[in-house]
Amino acid sequence: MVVDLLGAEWADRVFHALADPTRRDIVVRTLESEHSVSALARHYPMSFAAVQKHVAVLEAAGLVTKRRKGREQLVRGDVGTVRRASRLLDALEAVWRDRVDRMSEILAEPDGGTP
Amino acid sequence: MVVDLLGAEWADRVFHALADPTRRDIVVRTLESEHSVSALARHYPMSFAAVQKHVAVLEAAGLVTKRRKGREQLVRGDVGTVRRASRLLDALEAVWRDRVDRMSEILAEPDGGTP
DNA sequence: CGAATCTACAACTAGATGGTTGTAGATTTG
DNA sequence: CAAATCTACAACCATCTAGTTGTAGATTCG
Repeated sequence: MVVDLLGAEWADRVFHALADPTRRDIVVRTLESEHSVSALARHYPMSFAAVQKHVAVLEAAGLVTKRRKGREQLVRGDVGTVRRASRLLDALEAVWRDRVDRMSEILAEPDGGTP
Repeated sequence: MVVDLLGAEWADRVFHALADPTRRDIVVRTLESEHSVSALARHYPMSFAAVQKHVAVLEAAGLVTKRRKGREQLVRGDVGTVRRASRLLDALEAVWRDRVDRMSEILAEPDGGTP
């Protein structure tokens, strides 16, 4: 197969995590700088528990990590996972480009490879 | 704000569409070449109707398009949407890099901007 | 025409998702 | 120590999701 990343549960988790505007916003904020969960929660029109769940989804996808500092949990975005997701999409693009290349090959063949 | 793409419903639909292995596989196949819905359906251990729904999700996200040919509907992957999604992730990466740049700026300041 | 194929869509079910409230443990602060 | 803050987690509920089966409309083929 072309890329095994495509069948990976990892991709399921990452894309699902990114398919929500609140979670994307959390990723942006935490890529900029660390925030405690409750600091994040203040920005959204929902309960603390709801934001906590969003953070958990992002954490399970590897898009953020947490580290304890006193009584708060600091959330930080993980750019490596974002890059890996981006590369997966690049692989899709490559599939498309290969098709074109193969098309060109076929079209360039003298009198067809299928006698 | 950095990118309005982040709040867009479009991103919800695209990432949600990509968060399923069957749908990612359909994208790969249809980026390679056109396939009828029933031709696609033959590759997966589920009903025709289920695959049809997956195609509908991908179509709503703009990841594939359909064109009629006789009694069949040919599905083709749309690399433009894949690219747009990839760019959105690049924007996230840029947010992270900007933070670093800003950090460097701060660290590079002669004796700190905060007297 | 009649049979087969391809597609669309409705109705249904089990399970996941996104939100809520409430309770309890840890840690800081007065 | 006591109060306040931050987090974790359980239980609950409404809605969405991914699958199913079944029915019906187009289109091609014999």
